[in-house]
Amino acid sequence: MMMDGSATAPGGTRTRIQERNRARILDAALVAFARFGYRGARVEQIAEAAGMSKSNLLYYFRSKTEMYKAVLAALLERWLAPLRTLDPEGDPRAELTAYIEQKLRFSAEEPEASRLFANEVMQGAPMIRDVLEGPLKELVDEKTGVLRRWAAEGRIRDVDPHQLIFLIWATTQHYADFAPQIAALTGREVADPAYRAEVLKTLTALIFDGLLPPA
Amino acid sequence: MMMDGSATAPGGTRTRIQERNRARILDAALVAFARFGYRGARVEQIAEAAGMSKSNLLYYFRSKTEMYKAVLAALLERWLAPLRTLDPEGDPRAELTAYIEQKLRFSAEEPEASRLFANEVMQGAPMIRDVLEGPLKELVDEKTGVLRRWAAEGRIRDVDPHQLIFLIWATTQHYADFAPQIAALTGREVADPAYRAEVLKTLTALIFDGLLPPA
DNA sequence: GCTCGATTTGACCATTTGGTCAGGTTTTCT
DNA sequence: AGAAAACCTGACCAAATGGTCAAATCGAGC
Repeated sequence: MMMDGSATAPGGTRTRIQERNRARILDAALVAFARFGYRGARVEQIAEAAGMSKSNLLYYFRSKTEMYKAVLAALLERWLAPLRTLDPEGDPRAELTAYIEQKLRFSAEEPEASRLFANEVMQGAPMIRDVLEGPLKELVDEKTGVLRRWAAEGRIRDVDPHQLIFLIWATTQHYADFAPQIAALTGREVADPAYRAEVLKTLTALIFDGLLPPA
Repeated sequence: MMMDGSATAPGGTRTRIQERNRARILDAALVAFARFGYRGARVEQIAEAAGMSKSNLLYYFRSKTEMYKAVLAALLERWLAPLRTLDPEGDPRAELTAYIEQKLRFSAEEPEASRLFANEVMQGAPMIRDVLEGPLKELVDEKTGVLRRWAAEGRIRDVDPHQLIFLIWATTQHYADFAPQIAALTGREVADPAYRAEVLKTLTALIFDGLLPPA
């Protein structure tokens, strides 16, 4: 099979070996980038974690940057998928609860992905700014529209929909990004499904019913 | 005056020049560490930002690690100071609003400090684990006690106090850590006091009154 | 079992990085 | 003024890092 010298087949075709090794690399790279950031991650270390030599890794990805971009691209879709499922026709409370639950599960099951995303944005989102300003903004604009409609129909209170979304993002992400702090303070782990269920319950209670006692 | 060879006087005494240069270094280091993490930050770059040679910087801080620890130590107190002000005798709504406002202001005025703290915790809090498990835990235990008492007295609903605190931390910190994303999606800046006021209002409305319309 | 491209390796390289050191300059104290 | 200590610099170093390359090895189709 003709290859262009790199393992990134432009034709789209990909060997079984390539499939396997690229996946291994992306997994290892995600962990490393999430932990140390782009600059702090070491190529050799990623190679070792992926079970291959540095040279071989660089056969699959021409450079550290290319690898980083690939990791981010693979991550982005998973990160914003949950928001897509927010159904304008559904019940606000049920829809938002389902959304929060998805985000919480993502934080628990892919904490590295969550952290890497945070890391990238914290650095000014140099690699994904166009995604934030393009596809993400469009999606968010659409969903804030839904929230506004719900408010207009009197089904939820009239709060700034952006901020409601940010609150959900912030809190759910917090359980991935600040896991060590949460563990130190509560002794609980987000990885524990029981804890996650408690969090979901408390979170939805707070968001929907508020903190003040019923009048 | 006797010095021990390093600029870190163990006796505690410190020259005017030392005062000034250490401050410059810590400022520059905070920005660098916040942006690139410990590993990613470059000593030479910090020195340049602080307006001195790398050699001179290393005259004030023996190593990158020592510098990092100093930055963290200076940061920690400011980070958790607001929680101390939560007054058990006060009105829950007023107290929590004041607390949220302080955290929000911190995010806006010292976004680098906020990001560095996030970065450190995301990496497993290798340098400040003892602080999290010691002083921070004690403080949080005390304040969760206050929240529990308020709940017992029927002044607020009975929600897990830890999670209430996490929600406040997460949302307020979000405005510093994810500033680029917020700017991309809303066009607003947390640095803008007007926006901050809006955020505070929406946030407290959500937390206290909830999202559901009054029955 | 041969062939040719895909895969893998190890030696190698230029650059960067954290850190040292000997010596020079400035400040401070008497 | 002058000595001692504080402050600063530039040259230098060893280790680490991202990346290259020629050559060896593997594997699927004939």
